[in-house]
Amino acid sequence: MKKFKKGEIIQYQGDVNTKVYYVEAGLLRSYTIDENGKEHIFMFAPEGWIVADSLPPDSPCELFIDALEDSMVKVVEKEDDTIEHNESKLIKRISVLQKRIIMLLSSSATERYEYFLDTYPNISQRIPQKMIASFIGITPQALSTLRNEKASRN
Amino acid sequence: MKKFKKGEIIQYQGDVNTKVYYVEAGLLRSYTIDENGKEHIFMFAPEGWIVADSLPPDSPCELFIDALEDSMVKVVEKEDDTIEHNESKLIKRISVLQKRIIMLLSSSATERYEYFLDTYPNISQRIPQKMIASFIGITPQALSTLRNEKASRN
DNA sequence: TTGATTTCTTAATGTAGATGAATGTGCTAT
DNA sequence: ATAGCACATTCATCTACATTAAGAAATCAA
Repeated sequence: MKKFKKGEIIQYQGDVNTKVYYVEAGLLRSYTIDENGKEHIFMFAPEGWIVADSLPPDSPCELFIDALEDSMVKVVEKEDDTIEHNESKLIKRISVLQKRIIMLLSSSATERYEYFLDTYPNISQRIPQKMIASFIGITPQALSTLRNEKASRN
Repeated sequence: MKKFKKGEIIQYQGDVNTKVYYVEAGLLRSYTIDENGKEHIFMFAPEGWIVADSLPPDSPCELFIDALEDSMVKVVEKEDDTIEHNESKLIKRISVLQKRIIMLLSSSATERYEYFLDTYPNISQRIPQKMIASFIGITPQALSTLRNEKASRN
């Protein structure tokens, strides 16, 4: 069990032999940085979630992982990991990714925002909005106006 | 081993107890249809590829699967399947999906088109362009103009 | 072959969301 | 307290891509 301070980077893009991270308390996220320096958040991992860069062994990883809050994390070597490398877990993970791809292909920013709220019901208060924007693939400004419209529809 | 005629639908959205399909010859695809009746292609599966709607058992599936060419397919029950449900295969699949999500979040239509050509090097001649457009998440018209620009840059 | 469908292209117009800049609102740290 | 900084909001402008429409080309069916 390891402690990570808010802001600490746990894994860098390009690292090899990456681990599997079980979040016991706190909040992690995984993300990439594109050639323009822009961050794109791949997933959030609050308490009870698992993060890992799922990759064939020995390939350099694509994702950064950092702590958005002070966190308690169980760090497990992929080979030693019996849970993550468990078929039904992996299949569930695939089905989540499948759903996200279909969202990105077919849904508007507003729908993707709703989808975010569904997927992570209680973390929208814990992270800056710009990160929500990054997760759903729009700018913070666009998210801001979108939320206004949503609020004024009531 | 089963034969499917071009155009034949192999699996419907909402089906349960879906199978794993090993494509020996021909070409399959998986896709959804959204509430506006628009198709969104999730993946193509030429010879040597595998298609399946990866889902927790007993949940209704999200994807249609059909044959884009006359095809020879090995159809395997998920429980009986030792290859698809093999960790390293599943992890490789996850890494492909991960890459696709990052593409969709961060790349322009042109870049996504290049990515399609990379991922499926030899099938762009075998399918209508509107399907490529659907895979990369743009309209056929946009793809048409994008290809013009690309061609005239040489 | 021929017509009928489907697909592709081109062009005009519309729009969601990006970009950039200005302003406001916290925090955090001295 | 106040300076500094990250974050949020608003607004004006811009742009990538959607939409609509209409004609050309390719494919299919009889």
